[in-house]
Formats: sequence, structure tokens, C-alpha cells
Amino acid sequence: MLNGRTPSVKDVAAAAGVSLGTVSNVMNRPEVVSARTRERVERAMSELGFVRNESARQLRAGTSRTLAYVMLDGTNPFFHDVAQGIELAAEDADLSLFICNSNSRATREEVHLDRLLQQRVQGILITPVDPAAPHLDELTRRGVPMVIVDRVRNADSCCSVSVDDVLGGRIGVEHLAELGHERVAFVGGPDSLGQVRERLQGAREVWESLGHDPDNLIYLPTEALTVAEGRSAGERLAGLPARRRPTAAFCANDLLALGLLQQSIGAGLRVPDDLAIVGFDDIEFAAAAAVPLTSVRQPRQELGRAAAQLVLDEATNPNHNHQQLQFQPELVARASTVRRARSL
Amino acid sequence: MLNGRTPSVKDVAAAAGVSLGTVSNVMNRPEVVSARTRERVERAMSELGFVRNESARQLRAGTSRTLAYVMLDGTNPFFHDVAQGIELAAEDADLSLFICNSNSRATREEVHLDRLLQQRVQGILITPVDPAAPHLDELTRRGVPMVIVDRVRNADSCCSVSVDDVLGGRIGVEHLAELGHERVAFVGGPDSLGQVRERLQGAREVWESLGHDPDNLIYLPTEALTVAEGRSAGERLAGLPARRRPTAAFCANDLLALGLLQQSIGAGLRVPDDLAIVGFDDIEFAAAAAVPLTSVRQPRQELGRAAAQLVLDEATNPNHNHQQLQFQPELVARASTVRRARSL
DNA sequence: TTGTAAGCGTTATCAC
DNA sequence: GTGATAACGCTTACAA
Repeated sequence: MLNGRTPSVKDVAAAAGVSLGTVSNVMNRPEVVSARTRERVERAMSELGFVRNESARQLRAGTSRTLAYVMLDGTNPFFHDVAQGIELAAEDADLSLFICNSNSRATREEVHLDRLLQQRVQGILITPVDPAAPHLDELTRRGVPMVIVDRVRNADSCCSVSVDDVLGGRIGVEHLAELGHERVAFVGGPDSLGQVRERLQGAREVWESLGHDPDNLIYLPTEALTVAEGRSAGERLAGLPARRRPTAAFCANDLLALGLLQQSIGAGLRVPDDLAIVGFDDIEFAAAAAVPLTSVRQPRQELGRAAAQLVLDEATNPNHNHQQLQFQPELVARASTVRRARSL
Repeated sequence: MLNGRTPSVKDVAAAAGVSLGTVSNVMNRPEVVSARTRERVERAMSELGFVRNESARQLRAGTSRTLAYVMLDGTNPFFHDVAQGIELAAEDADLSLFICNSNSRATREEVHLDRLLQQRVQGILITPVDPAAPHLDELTRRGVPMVIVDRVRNADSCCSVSVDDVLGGRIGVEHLAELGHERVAFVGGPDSLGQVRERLQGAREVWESLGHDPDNLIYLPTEALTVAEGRSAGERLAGLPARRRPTAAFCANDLLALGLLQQSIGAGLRVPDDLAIVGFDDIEFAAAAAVPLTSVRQPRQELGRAAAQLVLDEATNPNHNHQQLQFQPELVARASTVRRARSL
């Protein structure tokens, strides 16, 4: 195998007794080369174990075959589902995918973006720590196709894909109201997160529109959207005087809901009898909880898939227009709110 | 900004009024260039928004700055924790990381490996669908540094990082035996998975060594290591005649345990009073379950980190020797086996 | 249909 | 300390 060196087109050409350009043609425009030569070249390739050098290809062609997704929080399965959707779309387009994780840290996000810029990726999908961060503008200024995933950014500066969080908030609380709950907690935070604010807004809107007293929608703020914060919210909830204690909780995401569920059951509450719980996202583990969790479902994979398609359009279509895609969330009712769980 | 084109070293050189080689020196051996010129060059770089083209660098340098991890199952958080460990190590070494997901499909694994070969990644970490697959030999034959993660391969053909699964099996069942359980179920499968076999083996060894009747260690095979299969095992378990019904179950991973927990609680069993449950892996969601799950902990991030270090050694150290690293699992006791849960 | 040659952006080797 | 120059492996005009 050529004394260690990995074979190049030149080696293939020599082995097949053709010129280097012909080998390239076999790879890139096979229709232009005669069946016989093509066959010879292909045999030489497999005999030598030729593998095209993507860096060289990219350098010359000026275009990379790689997409990237910078996810916000690797400990939340939600983002992996989004990533999975992106990967499927990338696969369809015969593209590779870099997956990075900013872990909610702006500095790590910047490091990743910088690296991706160096790699000259074709497009970047990102769930940013802060949608208003200036280093995102930097990308657009550089002309790198970018799509914001599960967040929105000041309109038409770039594409984004998200779900209607206000609607999601409405759906969740409406469900609880329909079940007859008169005092409901909204668990979520920090309210620097636009999504939390919007879900809360939707929750309040529908609560009041149904004629309930605003004071009976109790806001339990959390410091993050994590299981631990869900537990802590549960403790605060248990500490409320009985007269003010909600009979149901709507959580801004499933991790919170899972934590709340755990704390509540540990404290001897029955779910949903003593406390009904609704989550948000509908991650796999929501359905797998001891008491399967009712949740406002986001089309996670679809989000990713759509984002990938948008970024590809921006990368390849000269007439591309930025668009703000918005999906509709939907309720998935399970045992954490309704006594007779539907079968899984 | 140079009429659209992204600036190259040449442009920077022109702007700074130096030669192209000097610019390169500023980036790669700054000590060799005078403070004044360096400053001039650096200003030119930032004014032009220069970003080094990694493809060109890689082509010329002959070495890429990228690692890759091909994970087995994106729906299992275990692998994401491993990936996280790898990413941290990669970050330390200033390397990028490709994360791919074979989804337990050999064909997808091959597609990914092929792409990674084209990218000339510096090393590949992989949890293979089948550790004996010939396309893995192919990689070693090509001289691509490779480390098997959480599996083992026929000894010294390559490095691997794993945990002692036999010991893990022993630990889990020993814990249950110590708690006084006399009939224990082992839930896991398919037994084509070496890990399942080894965990079962460890379980049997310790069970018998403690003087228990082998018949009282009941093997409940599953078709996969998933939540759904855990539920199904729970149903089978409930169907056993009371005299033969185990009072505890040891599951080959946490997803199974979570499924079993859900099914059991849904059926009105109390955990751990009626059924104690032990999982394996200690994923985050084990601790977050309604009844926090006792689990045999694998050092997930450490696994990834160590694997990355091995692959880097293979890539850079000419005296590299393949090694089979094995970590020790440890028990994390929680409420699913012991009545008074320790605080989290 | 095939071959030749220029050039992508970088790094490294050599003179100066 | 700095500046030409060749080379990395590939694609793509263009010439034969």
C-alpha cells in the first residue's frame, strides 16, 4: 500500500495508467468518462484503498460538505432529539455534521463558533445562550448561513425555527383548568429566558380568559430548567399554606416536571390526585416516568430537520429569504394529570 | 472586506505591508517575529476579520485537528455522557470533535466511518455495533488511531476502554443479597451483547458464592436495553406465580430499570418494599426517578476522557502501545433498594 | 474522451 | 528578522 503513505489521485492515476484529471472525472462527473476507463480507474481505487481527501477537495472547490449544530445543554435530551433531526437531514444531503455543546456558557459558544468558522462549515445551526449576542451578528456579517433553533432573533436578520411558546403555555394551563383545577402553579425560570416568559404569558392569558382569579395562578420561579430546580420548587410548593397550595403545576420543561414529580412522590403526595403535573417538551423520559408525565409536546426532530433545510437553502439558493418558522405544540395527556392513563 | 471574498494570509500580508511568510510566522511561531511587525500583522488580521482556513492548514500540515466519536445509541444518555468526557479532553487538546450516531445500525456506522476517513480525522473513538466487524480492522490497517469505548475487541489489535462488567454484575447482586433478598431477577438482553453476558455471569457467580440456590436467580431476557423492554419484563415478572416471584430485580442498564420501575409502580407495587430494583450505568435520570434508582455506576465521563487520551497517544506517540483500560464500577445505593434513601 | 496545468490557502525551507 | 517559493491533494478549464 505505497509504503505507508495514503494513496492520492496521482497514485490511482499511475496504477490505472490514466491521467490524474481522468481520475477526478471518475469521481465528479462519471458520465464524461468511457465505461472502460472508468472501470479501470475504479478497480485501481479499490485495490489501492483510495479515499478522497476532503480537505483538499474543500480547499479547491471552495465549499465544505459540513454542517454544525451548537446545542445549548447536553444534559437535556430535548437537544439531542433536535440534533438527531438535523443529522437525518444532513445525511439526506450527504453532509457531515459537527455537534458542539455550549453548556449554556457564552464563552464556550464563542470558542465553538470560532472553530467552525475556521472549518468553513457550510452552515451553522445554533440554540444560542443569548439570541442577542453580538458574535451571532458576526456570523451573518461574514455571510455564514445560520439558523437559530428553538429561539427567535430580531426578525429578518436570519432564519429561525421555534415553536409557539405562548400557545404552549395556553395549552398546558387550559388542560389543567378543564380538569377543574382552581389553583395552579407555574414553575419555571429564570425569566431572562424568552421561552419561560412566553409560556408564562400564555398560561396567564388563558387562565384569566377562563374567568379565573389571577392570584390563583401562582408563579414559582426557578433558577434553571433542571431536575434539581424542580425538586426545590416542590419543596417550596409543599411549604405553602394549605389554603393557598395549588392542586396542579405547569412546568416550563420536563426536567423541572420530573424533579417536581420526584419530590412530590417522595413527600407522600399522590399524583395526580394530590398534585397534577404538566411538563413541556415531551422528552422520552417524560413518558418513562413512574407516573407518566403529561407534557406539551414540541416536534423535536422536526425542529431540527426544518432548521437544516433552511440553512441549506440559505447556503445554496441565491434567492433565499430569511424566514421565521414556527411550529405548533400539542398536548400529550398522560397519567400525571388524568387518573385513567391511556395505555402507552 | 475585500469584496466578499474571505481574506487570506495574502490579503493580511498586503494590508500589513509584509510578506506572506511573515503572517504565517505570526500565527505559528510568534517568537520568531519582532514585536513591531507582529503587532502590525495582528492589527491587519483583526481589521480584515481574518480567519485561518483549516482545510488549507490541514492539507499542508498533513494532520487534522479533529477527533470523532461514533456513538452507538443516541437515545441513551449514557453515550452522551461519554461524549461529553471526550469533548472535554478534545477541548484541552484544542481539537474539534465530530459526534456521530450509528443508532445501532452497522450500515450507518460504515457510512460514518467512511466520511471520517475522508475527513482524515486524527483518531476515531467508537462504541461499535459489533466489535468484531471487519470494517474496524480496515481502520487499523489504514493506520487510523482508534479506541473502542465501552466494549472490548480481540486484545492488542487496538486500545479499548471499558468497565469490569463481571464485577458490575457481582456488585449489583451482592447488594441485593445483603439486603436479604432470596429470589432475584436478572433483567437484560439480548445475550449477543457481551456486556449483558458478563453482567449476568458476575451476578451468578456472586449469587452462588453466597450459598444461594441458582434457581432463585431468575433470568428475564429482553430484546434490547430500552425502557419499553423494561416495562415488558415487569409484566412478565408480575405474571410469575407468587412463590417464584422475585423480591428484587437487577437490570442490565438503567433504561430497563426505569421501565421496570414504571410498570411496577403502575401495577401498584411498592418499591422497594414489594420489589427492589437495581440499574446499571447510573445515568442522570436514574437519580431523578420518582423512586431514585440504585445503580451500578460507570464512570461515564472518565471513560470518554481516557479514551480520548489513548487515541491521542496513538496519534502522536511513536512508541504507543495498545492497552485495554478497565475501570471499576461502583454501587450507588438509593431509595429503589433501601427504604431510607440517603439525601441526594 | 483524455491529458495538461493552474490554483485553492496554508506551512516550511531556504536564502537574504 | 524577513521574504520568496515549493508543496500538500484536489478540481476544473482548456488543449489535444
